[in-house]
Amino acid sequence: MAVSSEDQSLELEAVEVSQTPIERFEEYLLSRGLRKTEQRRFLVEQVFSRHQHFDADQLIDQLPRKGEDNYVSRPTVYRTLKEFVDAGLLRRFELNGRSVYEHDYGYPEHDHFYCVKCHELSEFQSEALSQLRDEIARQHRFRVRSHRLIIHGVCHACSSRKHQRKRQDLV
Amino acid sequence: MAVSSEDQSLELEAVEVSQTPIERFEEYLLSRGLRKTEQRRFLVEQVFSRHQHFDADQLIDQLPRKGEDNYVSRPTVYRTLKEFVDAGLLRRFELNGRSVYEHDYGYPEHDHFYCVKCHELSEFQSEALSQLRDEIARQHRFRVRSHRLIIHGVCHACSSRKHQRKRQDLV
DNA sequence: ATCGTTGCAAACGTTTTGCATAAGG
DNA sequence: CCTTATGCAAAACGTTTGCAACGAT
Repeated sequence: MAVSSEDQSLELEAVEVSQTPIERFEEYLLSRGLRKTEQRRFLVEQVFSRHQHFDADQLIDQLPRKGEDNYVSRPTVYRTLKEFVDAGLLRRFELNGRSVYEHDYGYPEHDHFYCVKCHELSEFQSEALSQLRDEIARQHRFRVRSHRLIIHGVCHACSSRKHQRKRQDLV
Repeated sequence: MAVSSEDQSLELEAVEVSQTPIERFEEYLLSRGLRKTEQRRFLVEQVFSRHQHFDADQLIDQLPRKGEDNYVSRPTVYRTLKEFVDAGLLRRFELNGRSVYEHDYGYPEHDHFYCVKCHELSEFQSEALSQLRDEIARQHRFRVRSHRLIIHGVCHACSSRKHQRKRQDLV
């Protein structure tokens, strides 16, 4: 099952960054002696053309098909996604047995609601949460690198919708 | 990669429950018109014989092999794990691309540290965290069903160990 | 006798790999 | 020219399914 593709970028403020994702990726390639290829160039561009959560299949669906210009094979997509994560451009997490990616570079720390009705992921930010996490970690002498919090439940849209249907069901 | 099998039960207080997991599972079977089979009986017993996180492979490894008494096939293990989740005995989450299970029934709500060095999962409880979660959800009019928080980083044991090695490396 | 359950084998969906060819530096 | 990157095909991985035989009620 795929996660929703709806754009999520409107709610959160961008973090200040000195480079574009493309520039940062080029620097990463340079620092590792890797090559600037047409496929990598095209994929950064595609991945950062809109801000949304996506999995490998959703990305591939939005790319040119075999035979068309700029075709990138499935293995190369997977290999490149891994590089994006290494380069700090993307962050990966797992949902319903598949890897989901989201923008990391230039994007603030945030967490997610996952609606079990419409399977929509939405984002929220909480400074209090980051502080609490750090405090808990300190108590346990755990050195935090990152965290992943997903709150499962029913989003507002779906709970409204459900109430309507319930009223109708009574007729 | 498998998650660690070290016992995690010592830190958290058990929640009061009126039935054993076995009783609760039998009730679940009855309520759905499902049957009490030898395989199911044996698997509840195995799964609740020690408190730890485990994945399907780790469970299967601790079970009798084909040809031995009480052998349970791999598909049946998977089917039964799903029933345990349905019955509220286990909770499932995903880590490094595989499903990990933990005791749910009679066990308090908690969250996890995941050490990226030793790949050990450890548990912690925070009432403040639950409250904050509920408050955030209320603000977003999101109806919480559950949540999953994993804090990634380096556990105390590993950061001590790492320092030692670093000192030696300087020699 | 009925109908849920099991084990087997095979399929599944996602991701990874080996390898020959292509192409960046 | 050297080495990394790519595409293809196939494998690998964890998990699920169809089905015939089995067994609980």
